[in-house]
Amino acid sequence: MTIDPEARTPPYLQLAALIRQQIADGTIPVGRRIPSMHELETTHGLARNTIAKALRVLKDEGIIEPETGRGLFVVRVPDNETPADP
Amino acid sequence: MTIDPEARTPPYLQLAALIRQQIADGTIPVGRRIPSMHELETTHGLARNTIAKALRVLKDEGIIEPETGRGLFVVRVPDNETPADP
DNA sequence: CATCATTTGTCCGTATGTATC
DNA sequence: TGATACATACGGACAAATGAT
Repeated sequence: MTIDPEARTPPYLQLAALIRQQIADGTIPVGRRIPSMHELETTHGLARNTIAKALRVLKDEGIIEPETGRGLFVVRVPDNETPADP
Repeated sequence: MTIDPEARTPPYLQLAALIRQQIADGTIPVGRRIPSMHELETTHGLARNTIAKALRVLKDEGIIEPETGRGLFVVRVPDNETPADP
């Protein structure tokens, strides 16, 4: 899955959803580190602040926990990974 | 003092006047940092560009000076803090 | 102990697109 | 039409913590 800058949902929310689902389906297990902001920048072609904004969403959801100088770690599996469009 | 979106003077000028006076009355002394744009955003409920516009005014007046990656610093006390509506 | 690379977080400045008055 | 404001995004730079050397 890739980020589409033209989509209605902004890239930072697309990225948040993407990571959220990778955690939900076990691609990134609890306790492990997710890719660094720099890695996310280059692999998705987004600016630093955009990455930070996406991670802020996941952090506010209590899914990831940042540790300065170490990385971002998964602390919980999301409750509703895909709200499913009704 | 708060920003009133309904007032005749636009919010960006209200904010500029507010900060200008805080510097004038010593609330924010010369040499110190003023609240970051992000802080101003959240505390006043204004958008990024509106904050930037207000700070642009103060910068043009030579009251504040930006330092990249660090913040905005007070460099001078305004001459006429309250121009008094005629 | 010092130095450096890595990592997260934050900072300002600016640009684009949209909406309102 | 123009001024204003919002949401989003990008870019370059600074700061502090961490870990390896």
